[in-house]
Formats: sequence, C-alpha cells, structure tokens
Amino acid sequence: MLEFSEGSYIQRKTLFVEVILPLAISRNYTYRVPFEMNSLVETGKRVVVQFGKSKLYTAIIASITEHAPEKYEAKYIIEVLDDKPVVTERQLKFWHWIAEYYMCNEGEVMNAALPSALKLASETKVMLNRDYEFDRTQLNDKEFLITEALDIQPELTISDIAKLLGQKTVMPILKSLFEKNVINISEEVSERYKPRRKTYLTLNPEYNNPESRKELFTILEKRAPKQADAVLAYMKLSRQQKAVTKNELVEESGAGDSSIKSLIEKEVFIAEERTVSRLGYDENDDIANFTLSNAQQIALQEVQQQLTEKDVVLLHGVTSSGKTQIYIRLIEDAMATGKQVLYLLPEIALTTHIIERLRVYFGTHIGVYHSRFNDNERVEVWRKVLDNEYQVVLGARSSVFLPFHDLGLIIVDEEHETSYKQYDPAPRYNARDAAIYLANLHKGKVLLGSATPAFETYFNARTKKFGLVELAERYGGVQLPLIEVVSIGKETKDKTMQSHFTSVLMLDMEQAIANKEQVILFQNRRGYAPILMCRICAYTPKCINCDVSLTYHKHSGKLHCHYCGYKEDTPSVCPACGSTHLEYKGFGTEKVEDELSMLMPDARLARMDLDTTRSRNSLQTILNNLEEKKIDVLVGTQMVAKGLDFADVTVIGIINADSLLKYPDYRANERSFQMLAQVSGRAGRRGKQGKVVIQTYDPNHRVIKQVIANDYADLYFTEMEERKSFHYPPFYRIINLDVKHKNPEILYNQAEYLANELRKHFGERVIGPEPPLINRIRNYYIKSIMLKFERDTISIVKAKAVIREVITQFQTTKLAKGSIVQPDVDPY
DNA sequence: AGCACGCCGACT
DNA sequence: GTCGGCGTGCTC
Repeated sequence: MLEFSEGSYIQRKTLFVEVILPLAISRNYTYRVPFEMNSLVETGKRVVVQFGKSKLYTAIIASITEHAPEKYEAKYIIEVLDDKPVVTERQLKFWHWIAEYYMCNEGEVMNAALPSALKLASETKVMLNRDYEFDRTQLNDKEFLITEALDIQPELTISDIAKLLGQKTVMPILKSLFEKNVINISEEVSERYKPRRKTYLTLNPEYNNPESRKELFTILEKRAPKQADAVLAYMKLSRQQKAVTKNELVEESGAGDSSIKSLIEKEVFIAEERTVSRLGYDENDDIANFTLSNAQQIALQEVQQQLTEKDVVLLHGVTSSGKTQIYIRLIEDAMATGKQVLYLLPEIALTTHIIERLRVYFGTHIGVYHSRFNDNERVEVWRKVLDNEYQVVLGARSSVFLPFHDLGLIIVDEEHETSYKQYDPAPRYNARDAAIYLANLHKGKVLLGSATPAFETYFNARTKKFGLVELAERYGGVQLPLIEVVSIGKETKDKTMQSHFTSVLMLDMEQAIANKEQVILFQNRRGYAPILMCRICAYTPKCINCDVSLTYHKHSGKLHCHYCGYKEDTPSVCPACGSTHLEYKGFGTEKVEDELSMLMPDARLARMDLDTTRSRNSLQTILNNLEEKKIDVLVGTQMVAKGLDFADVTVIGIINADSLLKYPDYRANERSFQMLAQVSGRAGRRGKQGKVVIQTYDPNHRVIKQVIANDYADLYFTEMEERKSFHYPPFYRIINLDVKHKNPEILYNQAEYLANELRKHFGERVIGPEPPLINRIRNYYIKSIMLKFERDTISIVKAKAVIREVITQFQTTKLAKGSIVQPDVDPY
C-alpha cells in the first residue's frame, strides 16, 4: 500500500454493477468491476460483458453497489464503452415502467429503445460504409488492418475481428471507426426512405415584363401553338396558386409533356425538383407565415389554459381544422421556456415534406426519428438529443425512447392511430400511453390531437381526467363534406340499383369523374365473396383451423381464411351433398371493383387492400398513381381511411355501411363510428366541396346519425348508460394473453388449459379461448385469451401478479411444452 | 437470445 | 450401434 490519497482509496474498493442485457431474460445480472475501471463506471454507461460461455454483449449499467453477490462468483466487466452515460436515469426508470406495465423484460425494452449500433455484440456484423469516402492515412494500424480485411471480405463479425487483431477488446476500435463513418453496423438492411419528388415550374423572370412576354407569345403562336397554350395555362394557374407543378400544367393546358420539355429547354420555364409530402399539403398552404383563424385562436388559448391545470389535454378537431398550426404555436411556447418537445406522428404521416416545413420553421433544432432511418442516422439523432442539440424531435412510435433531458411537451398527433401500438416483438407498448408516463417523468405536458379520438381518450376527457378542447370548424373556409345517406332497400324496391351501387352514388361518381375529380369507395371486406354456400344443403366451407367461413378470391381462384392464411381449392360440387348449386354470398373489394369495371368501362379503377399491397412497393405505387391522377376510382378496405388526404378526392362512397355497423368486435359501435367518421373526413379539401354517400339498409341507424352530426358524446355516453353490460373499455380493464405455437391443434389445447388455470383465480372474467379463431404471424399460430375486469374490482398490479404466477406454473407444466405465452396489456 | 445437455426416431 | 431432431434449463 504505497499511496494513501483519496483517489487511490476509491480505486481499492470493489464495485459491482447490475446491468441490463439486451436479451429476453427475466433478471438483471451482476458483474464485478476491475479496480482500474472503478472511476469509469456510471449508471447509464454501456459496458461490454461476457454472458454465457462465449458471447459478448453490450449491456447498460442499471446500478452500482459495493455488495458482492453471495450465491455466485461475478464475472468481470470487459470494458466500459462510454465517457458519459448514453442512457439517462430517467430513461432507465421509463424502461422499468414499460417492462412492468407491458409485462416484459427490461432487456426487451432495451432492444426496442437503443439503436442497434449502440449495442454491438460478438455476432454483430460489420461492413465498410460505402456512402462515405474516408482517408485511410488518418487511421491507426489496427483500424487500417480492419478496413483492409473488409476490402477482401465485405462482412466480418466482431469475433472475426477479435481473432484478426489477436485481442479481446475490439469495441473501442470499432466505436471509433463507426464514429469516423468508416464502417456500418449491419442490421437487416432496411430500405432507405425515398422522398417523393415533384417538378415545379417557374416562368423565367426575363418574361416578367409585358413586352418580352408579348414577344414570346408571337413567336410561340406561330411556331408552336401548343407551347403558347402551356404558357397561358401557366399564367392562369400561377394567379390561382403560389407554385405550379409540371403535372398540373400538363393537365390544365392540354399540352403534351414534350411541349413543356422544350419550353424548359428554351429556358422559358425554370424547372426545379422538390420533395413533396404524401399528405394533402403542398406549396400552396403556407406554414411558415400563417395566422390562426378565430376558431384556432380560441382553441389555442383554451389548450394553453387547460394545460396549466391538466397534464393531458385532448384537442378534438375535425379533419382539416388546422391542428398543426396550433401545435406549432404550442411548440414555440415550450421552446421559449428552453424545454424539449416531442412531436409524435404515426409512421405513415411522417414525410419529408412535413419535416422540411417544420425545419423551415424551427431551423436546425429539429430532429427526426424514423423506422426507415438507417442506424447511423438513428445514432446521430440519439446523440444530438442527448447533447441537447435538438430541441424538437419529430418521430414515430419509437422516438419515445430517445434520451430527453427536459421534455416540456409531447404532442401525439392522430392519437387514435393503432400504429402507436407495437404488437409483434415485446415490448407491446402503446407510444401514446407511454408518452403520458414519459411526460410525467419530466413533469411535462401532453397534447393528444385527433379528429376521431379513441374511445378511451374521449372517455378520459369527458370524465375530466384529461382536458378537452373542441375545434369544430375547418380551416381556411374549407367546407365540411355533405353527407347523404341512401337506402339500399328503397333503391332495390325502386329497381334503381346497379349491382352494389345506388343511383345516387353512380351519379356522384360520374359527375366527379367528369370534373376530373377522384372517388374513393370503401368496402370493409377484401376478397370476392366472404361466403360460399350450397343452395341445396346450406353447406359452407370453413377453415380447418379457425372455424370461420372461407372467403372466395377470384384472383387466385381459391378459398382463403382471413385469420390464419389457410387456402384451399374452390370445390365445384358441394362436398357434403354433391350438388353443383354453389352460391357466393356477400361481396368484398374484389367484387366491387369487378362490377364497377363493367358499369364504368372507361373509368380507371384501382384496388387497395391487403391483397394488392402485400408486395414491397405496391402501396407506394397505388398512392403515386392516385396522386398523379392516374386513378379515377379507388376501391379499398380500412386502408383508404388511414392518414392520407388527396386534394382531388371529392366523393367518398361507403358501399355498405351495415357490414360496419355490425362490426364483429366487442367495441363495435365505437369502431364503426370511427371508421365511418375517418372515411368521411377524407372527402373534399382545398376549396372543393366533398361529398360522402353512405349506402345502407338501415338509414336510421344511430351510429350513422351520429356520424352526420360528428357527435361523439352522444354515441359514447348514451351507449354506456343504456348498455352497461356491453364490453366497453372504460368499464373494463382488459389483459390479453397470447399463446403461440407452430401446431394449431396443440395451440388450442394449451390455450384452453391456460384459460382454465386462469379461471381458477379469476372465474368468469376470463374470456376465451372461444370462438376458435387463430391468427397466424410468421410461422406461429397465435390465440388470445382475454381477461376482462370490471373497473375497480381488481387492481391491475394484483391481476398482473397473479397472471405472472400462473404463466410461470403454466410454462413448467408438461402440457405447456413448446408454447410461448406473451402477455399484452391493454391499460384501459 | 444463444448454447449445452438430454432424450427419442431413422440411418451408415 | 450413432446422428440429429427439438424440448428444457441456464447464463452473473
């Protein structure tokens, strides 16, 4: 003992760290800190540890103690990766809450939260960054050696590199190479996000004075009249709107693409490519310089006022009411106090355009976080949020995991969107709900925005748990769509129906197409016909796994199960009685498209449902075609109602509202109301009157009346008063347990067994596993068991404790062999 | 998540 | 007789 200074005393203490490993294991593990690293360890820093026989992982320090574990000998930490923590203590608390609330492991949360480049493991693959030219003379010997090796073999694992260098500690070298942008850390090579581009035209300023313009016209009219038309059309358009696109000009002038091309070559027009949003916005609505309408101003003040009293406020504003402008004012407020802001959007609404416009507004202080970003970009955003370089972050679901220091405000736009909920890998979190907890950790506020709030949100607002601000007026004089309810029954009697279309809808469609406007038809079923039935013995083919009737798909000529994906050939004779009188009952999008193509042979039709969007770019192609007006009528399922607005869609037809009104779901009325309201909201934007045609056998159905009145309160509250027995979430807390297995038969037995185990504790509050509907995800069949508790009859904590115990027993029972049970908590 | 260990079916 | 399938348990 040569030294007695305080510093050396600290070095002599034996420290242990509890770390979170990025694995689905139930506990945190304890490692021993070598003396020389005593001053380096800190909560939230990354460390490299060996776990199991040979694997190295990046783990996060969750806590530091001096107490040695008693039952085992702790392994040593191999290295400390960071100079300062990459995960804040608040985040660790947040992770802990997520793990607890959504019944998963902290390791799984870590996996979802950290970009993979921050969690290198021995099997991680490394490759050269091809997008970046680097100067190899800047590298040291070892770094140089690695790049050389990567020239020969494009992919190396970290253990390969350890062998190559003949040393165990390679992480710091890789870290530095990554930071110098020399290497990439591979993940599944995610498709890079391609922004959508549009060509904008401006007239060469040379022709701004009347004389030179006159001159231009005289030349053009003689030699190229089409080009003259194009210039005239440009003048007309530019008087109406701020920016003119090439496509708009082609359409307006009737001149061909080539005339415009030659005008660009002659430098009459100056062409410029710009990134464009897929939302209904374009250059013509100005976000940088806007004034709030009266209604918006009142709503803003009300939101500000309510945010002083409540932690969460719901802004319920009809489609096109200009909620974004209100958000921008609120973001400014929060920024003025020096706090950070998180602006959450569903993935589909995150486009470069909205980002660009907010960038114009907030400069370089705004960061964006996307699932389509590659890892380098994600790490960069992570670091910049950590270093407080970004004051505003615009992002999808996973951005709730960024290392914020001082969140003043979280905005959750389109709060009702189901894409905020992650289903497949744990953690099965809902970013909207997690955001509320996150804001709470920061003593910040949450604004939820929606035109069609989720039922639970509206319930919380009406029961004063959340604040509530209503904005019922569309912005900028945009009219709410006219809604016309048409009785299918009456038109059938009058013989004015043409296949599935009423005369009203036919007329509206024809008019819209004549005006070069577009139509969206909504039919809540895909396939051709949902039921095939024998006319003699009423036999219907059913799925062998799920016991639901099989849907006929004309495209494949087969019968499909929409739950598990099972397919079989269409029988030509009834398998039960041998008769040949087989009948298709009901109809889906395929049939609607089919019949419409016969009624309107000239209209350009397209279909958007799961079947037509399964392949990689097909959704994008459909959207592009719609935007470029290569489609007159789009037939689709729920997909057409999600997030996308097109300026020229003026007519929305709901082919059969009754299939929606009888939605086979325990939240039936809410779902049908939302669906109808969302679809309806898509009609008519930017100065065009929209129209919604609702075809139904039941024109007096209350839900339809409420959609017309945009009346949430009545729907929800009378419903609750009248039918307390209905399975509405605000009265119930629901926990879903998913049972997974590759074999549907075993799965069903196990689900049944688990349900019975749970019944021993919870009695009749366990629903399931009937009816035998089985979903298939990847190669597993999944069956849910729902636990439904009346509110206040059981604490969710207690329920979860019991469930955990049952699951643990279940997993050690012989019957449970091979099944994985994954709980999915619905917090309402 | 990996990985080893162990227990049953079809092969040189 | 073994090779290898997966089901099970453990990793600080």
